[in-house]
Amino acid sequence: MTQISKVYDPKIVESRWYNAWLEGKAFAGRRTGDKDEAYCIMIPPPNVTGMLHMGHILDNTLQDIFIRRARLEGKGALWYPGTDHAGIATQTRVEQNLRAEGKSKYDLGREAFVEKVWEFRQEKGGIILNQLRQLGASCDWDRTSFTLDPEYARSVLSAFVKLYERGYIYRGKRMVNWCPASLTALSDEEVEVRPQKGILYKMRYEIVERPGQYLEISTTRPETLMGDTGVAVHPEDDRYKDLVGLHCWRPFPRAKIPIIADDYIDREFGTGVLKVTPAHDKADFEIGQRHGLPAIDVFNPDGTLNAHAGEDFEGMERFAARKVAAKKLREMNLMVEEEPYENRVGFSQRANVPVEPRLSEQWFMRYPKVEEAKAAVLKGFIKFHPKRWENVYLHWLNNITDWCISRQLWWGHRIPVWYKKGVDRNDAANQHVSVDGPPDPENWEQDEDVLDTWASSNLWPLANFGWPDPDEEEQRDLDYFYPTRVLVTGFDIIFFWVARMIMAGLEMHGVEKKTLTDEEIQERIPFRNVYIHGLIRDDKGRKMSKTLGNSPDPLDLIGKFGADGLRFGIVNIAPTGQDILFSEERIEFGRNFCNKLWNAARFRQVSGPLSDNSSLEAIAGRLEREKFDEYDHWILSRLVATIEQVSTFFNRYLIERLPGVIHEFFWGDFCDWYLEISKSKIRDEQLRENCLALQDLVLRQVLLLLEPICPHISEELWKDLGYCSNNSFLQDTENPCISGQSELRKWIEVDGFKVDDDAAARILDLQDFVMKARALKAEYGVGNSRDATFYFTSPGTYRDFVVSHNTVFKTLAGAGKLEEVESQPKGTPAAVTKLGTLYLDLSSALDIGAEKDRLERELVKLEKAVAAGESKLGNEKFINNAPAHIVEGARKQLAESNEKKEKLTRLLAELG
RNA sequence: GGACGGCUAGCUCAGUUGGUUAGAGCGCCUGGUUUACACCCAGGAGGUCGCAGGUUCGAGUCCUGUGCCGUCCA
Repeated sequence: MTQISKVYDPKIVESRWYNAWLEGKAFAGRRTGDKDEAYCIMIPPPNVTGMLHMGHILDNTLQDIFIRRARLEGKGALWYPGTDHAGIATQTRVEQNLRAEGKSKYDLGREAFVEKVWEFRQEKGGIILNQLRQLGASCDWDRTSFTLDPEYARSVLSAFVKLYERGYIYRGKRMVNWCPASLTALSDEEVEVRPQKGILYKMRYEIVERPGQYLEISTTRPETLMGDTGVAVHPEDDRYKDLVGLHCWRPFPRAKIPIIADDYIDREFGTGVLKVTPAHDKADFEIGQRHGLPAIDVFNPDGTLNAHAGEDFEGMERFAARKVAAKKLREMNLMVEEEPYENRVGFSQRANVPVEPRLSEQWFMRYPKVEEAKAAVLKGFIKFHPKRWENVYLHWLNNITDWCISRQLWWGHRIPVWYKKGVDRNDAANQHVSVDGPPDPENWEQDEDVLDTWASSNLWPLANFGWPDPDEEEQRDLDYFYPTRVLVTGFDIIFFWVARMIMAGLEMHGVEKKTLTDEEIQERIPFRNVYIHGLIRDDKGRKMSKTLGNSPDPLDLIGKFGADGLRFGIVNIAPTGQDILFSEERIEFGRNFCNKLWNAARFRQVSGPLSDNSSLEAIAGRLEREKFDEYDHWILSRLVATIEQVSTFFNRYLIERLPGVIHEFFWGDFCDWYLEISKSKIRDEQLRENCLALQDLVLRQVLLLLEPICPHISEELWKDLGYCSNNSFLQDTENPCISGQSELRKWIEVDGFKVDDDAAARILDLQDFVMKARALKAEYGVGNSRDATFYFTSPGTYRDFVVSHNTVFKTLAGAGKLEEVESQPKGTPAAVTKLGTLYLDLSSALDIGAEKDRLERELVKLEKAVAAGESKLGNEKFINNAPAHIVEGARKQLAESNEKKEKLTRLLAELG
């Protein structure tokens, strides 16, 4: 066995074990047992050319915890990795690179450009997956998938064709969100509405039929007035009733436009008159449709104005045009008022520019199986953790509108629709829709657009298992692993991805059906649980961003704290509630814990030679149960309770609670108390072996509980402390005994032996006794002495207990002597405890004033407790209504407090 | 405007079906090269649980109202 070093150095340990796991195929997905044992997680595929950020760290640490725990439990575990082609993001980056060379994608042409993106992907792609390896992610890398892999792409196109044939996909000219920077349509979900400071302009249009009379109109967007084809008022607005049916003059380009009445108009807003620009506003478009107004598009795709806007504006950028339009109105004396105004403007999430509502020809999808998707959650077939996110999901489903799925990009899945050359594309008779294209391609041209990336990633759980044409092996995987067990992701993509995946699964998995039974829903859903975690922000609650520079490089953090330290730390600060405030200091918790674990193992190593640790049976066989004392019972009782808690937290998806509960037991109970006590036991021939066997048992179980969170250090110590047999990995342990406390009890509680769970109460008394002694020492400046002399009086029932724990007391309190006395020795400060009164021997004289102060402070606390107890017990209703054990507890508490109070009072009296 | 979440120690958060004197980590103060660990040990200070009512023998916990902060949706 190797000598364990003084400070844990994760660097060597982590890379060594990760490579060993890869070599040993430890992460290979496995089908074991029946379908109930299947535990599959599909990774939310990161952008293929993305870099690891803190969000990935959290998301993937959580997945790794789930999957490693599943392996320990012997489940058929598979964590399926892969990446997403990320249409806009990737294309934009390649275009930027080209621009740096003074070129555009049009210079290259479509084919060469796509080639270029593939090159970029070859070069940058997969970096993020390598970074995940440094985190310790136990994905089955041999299966790594990419949404543009040929097989995956076929799945995507097949889904399109099926949905088209089933009538869910159609082509139409509609208002869409247009991104003038990326030059593509976006879905509603990709638009982020932000408050924006602007100006509310009040301008006036002259009424054609009544020269000299004007209609005042409010607008925030004068640059679109060239596209106005009407002016609308509310039909019941008395101010304007008589004008409906007349016309007014659009100032430039000068034209007569009708004044119409429409219910949509908000009479309270501005002047109650709306300029109607059907080509540039969703609501205006609908009004235009109702009243037969033409739509004049005055913008170019890139957000500059076109010829329809008139010579003065042609080629001008939209926000410059706004200023010029306003200026023109002023010059024409048509501007009435300009006031600051905050309105809400849609921004393109990706390109960070305001989107332009724009009329264009696009492909849309009516969502399939919406009712079933709701039912899947309402009936509990899919559970969100925490549950409250179900509201967000259901609310979105209750309000969905059709999805614009075409994107004017070149990087992605090209829409599998061909149009007969030279004829009307919109006539379905001239369209060919198939995965492989028409048999006579020379007569057809393929649709230029590609699909929204989410329209391909929504098939992730199906396509990765070869849907719709799985080979034999894929079919077995599909049958076994689908539906997957849990999806781990952030709340920000509940509708982008989670909801769409559910609907895709319901529609696509299995034969075509109009409606589904509950049984069918349960078979078709892509996952059974959705674990939602928060977003990582900086310590001030700001979003992490490159521009703010508040986003640490995860690899630096791994270097600083170790992958295990980072994992333990980040999970610990990730409340399932909302956002996570990140700071490096909070990760130190994890690093420190790993170091503590390391040193506890080191202590075990120097305490005595390792005996047979190779199996649970061997360790249990080494226990000398007849020698068990309070601490042995207590630490085992605490151990099984901790196992139970960990198990409960896993079952309830409360992952963030795991580090805390393991920390509390391991550091607070085992290291601070049990190991300290061991220091006296291991010097005793009679007690050493049993004590070491218990240490071995506890360490073994702690490593098993911890492994999902901190796999590397666990594996290292597993080996160093001799728990592994036949060179197997920790994950392959027989009898891990982690699923609940009863499992482990079976090994300990043999031949009539029982762990005494009541020992805990006695240990708490003893701990209080020790801590009072330490406090006395600290108070009197001898806190660091290891051989202080204490006296005690304990006339009651606890006397023998104290006497029998003399050695332990000395070890824990740092005392050389603990002697029983009849009464308080002169000049000794005292502390009252349940077990008895302690006196600290001071060779010098006692500072009476200080001692009085201290005792009085203590007395005040006790008086409060006594008063509370008395009033409670004096209340007849309490006695009658409260459960017996509560009343009994209160009685005991009061008696104890009274006794201590009396003793303190006496001590104070003696001080004079 | 609608929905959800939060408000507990200086900071970040726990706090089970209401039940004994409200906890942890970090930070702060005091003292420590105690043969596992200074990434450590011991001790200490620090809280009218956002506010106001109510239910109850008993409320951080349940109910009603309300304030502030945040997020999503319109």
